[in-house]
Amino acid sequence: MFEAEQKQIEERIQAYAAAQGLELPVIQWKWIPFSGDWGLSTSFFQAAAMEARQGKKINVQQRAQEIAEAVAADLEGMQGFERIEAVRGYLNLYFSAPEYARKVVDTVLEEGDRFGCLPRRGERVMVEFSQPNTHKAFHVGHLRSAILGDALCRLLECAGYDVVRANYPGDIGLHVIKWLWNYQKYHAGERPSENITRWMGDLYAEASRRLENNPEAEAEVRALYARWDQRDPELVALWEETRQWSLDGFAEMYKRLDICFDRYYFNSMAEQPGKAIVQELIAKGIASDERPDGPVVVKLDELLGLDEEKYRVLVVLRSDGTALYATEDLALAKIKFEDYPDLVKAYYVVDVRQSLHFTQVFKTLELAGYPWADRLQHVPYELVNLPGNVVMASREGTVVLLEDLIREAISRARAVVEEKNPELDEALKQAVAEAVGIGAIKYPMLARENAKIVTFDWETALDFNGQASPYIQYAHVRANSILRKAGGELLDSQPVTYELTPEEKELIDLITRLPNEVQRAAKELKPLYIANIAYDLAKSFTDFYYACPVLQAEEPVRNFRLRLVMATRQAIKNSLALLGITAPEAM
RNA sequence: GCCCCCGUAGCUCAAUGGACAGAGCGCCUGACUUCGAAUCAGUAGGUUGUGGGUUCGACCCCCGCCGGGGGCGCCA
Repeated sequence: MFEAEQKQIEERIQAYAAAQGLELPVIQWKWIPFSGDWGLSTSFFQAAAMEARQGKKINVQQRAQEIAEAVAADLEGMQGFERIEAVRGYLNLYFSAPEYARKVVDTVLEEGDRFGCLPRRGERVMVEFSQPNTHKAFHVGHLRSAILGDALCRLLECAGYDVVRANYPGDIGLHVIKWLWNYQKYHAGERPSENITRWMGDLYAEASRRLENNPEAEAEVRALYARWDQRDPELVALWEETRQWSLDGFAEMYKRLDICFDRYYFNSMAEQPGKAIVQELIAKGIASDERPDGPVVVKLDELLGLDEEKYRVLVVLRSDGTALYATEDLALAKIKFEDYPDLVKAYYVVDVRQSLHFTQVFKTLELAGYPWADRLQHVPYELVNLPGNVVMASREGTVVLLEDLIREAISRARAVVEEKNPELDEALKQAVAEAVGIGAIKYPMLARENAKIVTFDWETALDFNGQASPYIQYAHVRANSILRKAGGELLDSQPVTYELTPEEKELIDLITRLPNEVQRAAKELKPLYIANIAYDLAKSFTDFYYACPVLQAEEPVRNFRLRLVMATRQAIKNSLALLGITAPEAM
């Protein structure tokens, strides 16, 4: 947020160093720890180490401190800083707080909902996420891709990209055929009740059970698969109708979760184009056709002339000529770039177990000469497991259904609202319960390294205390509450003419960090950074809240604090929005 | 056999190669006539799995080892 100031100081320091015959590396700015004050910091260890490497007999620590002291002396009296010090090799510049504090608050209030975001870059990216299987249950294990992918979309959008949100439902495959078999035979004519997804999932589980108990029924399923391959019109019609039921069920859940998509790619769409690409690969000599004794494979290590196994072998078509996931993924990438030739990146938010698969698919496309192959990127994340490291699997019955979790979270949040704020009107209570319940589900999935396993248990998932979304939302509500009592109108910006408290400085410091965190998080594809700053902002505001009276304060303190509260409310709201969490007005 | 990820307080997790490794939960004690107690204050808790290396400086980078998880020719 202070790039211009930083640059100015950098030039000044470099000019001083040049005059002294000192060689300095690029100056890197950090924040000052422990001080309770607010400013910029850099160190001279690298400069000192460079001298040492050139053969000078010096103690790096001492020399760094010498340089810091000399630079501090040169910078003495610099405009905009109330104090400059050299400590243990570090140069600390403390902002002239009144001046910068006003600037920060003004900037936030001016930028509003866009505060923290960067200008449009004119570059388009696609994020594919949430690939649910139709004709199956949607459980908590499927939630992470949806929540993570959605947060990444929001983050990338804020970082200036045009984002295409793509879903890729698994709408065909053996699981679908099994479902259709069971439906035709035992449930013909039935229609789903209000809990569509649960009903679809139950029928799938039933199909699996029946097939386990009657192995001879497998022949019927195989026959049905053959009819599908022939595109039997009656079967296709049934497939289309039942698939829509699943999609309707998913749409309800996405709506509840406030997750949307611009584009749906279906597994089934990629089946035929995938087979065409395989033909092309065979023609180009990239794929080896081992049929009928084996499948069609791409021997990546061999093609690349590698001695050690790295990419291994990718199977791109079954020996019976039917498509695999890899077949479809080859085609899907091509379709994406036909639809959006200008994509600078196509992200795949898919769990980490498929890392090798994507490495292979992307490498194969590269070998096939597709120029956009290097723009494909897998964004891996770890699974959501149950306690005891139990994987959620529909077949094992070890699942927590998403709709159960959503219902329970909202109903618990609702109970707390009833208790804490009974006078709210009905519609508002429900809105608050949804914001809090959904936030409580999303936050723990985002406030964690993508590469770390999330263990789901009901107690933690529904715990509204501590470092959790409701705490952050509550800070927003209290800020809002002060502003409501003050009348709600935007006060004029005035010079800050009083000594700011440590709590005010800390809060302002955190607000200024948000734009940086957005940039880092977007670059590294880690919403975790936003989850952290959102919590830090809430915590810091709470400290401020208890230490600094606002409404009862005398002018001019009252004016600035009201504007600071307004800026904080905005910063918290924006950081939650990046996570896909709503900041309620009351709760 | 080859490859990837994880290991930090009792538990769940943070921490741009930088100054003193921080939160939450749980335990105990205290605070509502207060801008809202979904809150706050206080106490306790660490050889960052382990052995080396690189660096002025390592939880972070490199190598080995231990422990846990995952992936590796016709599942998705």
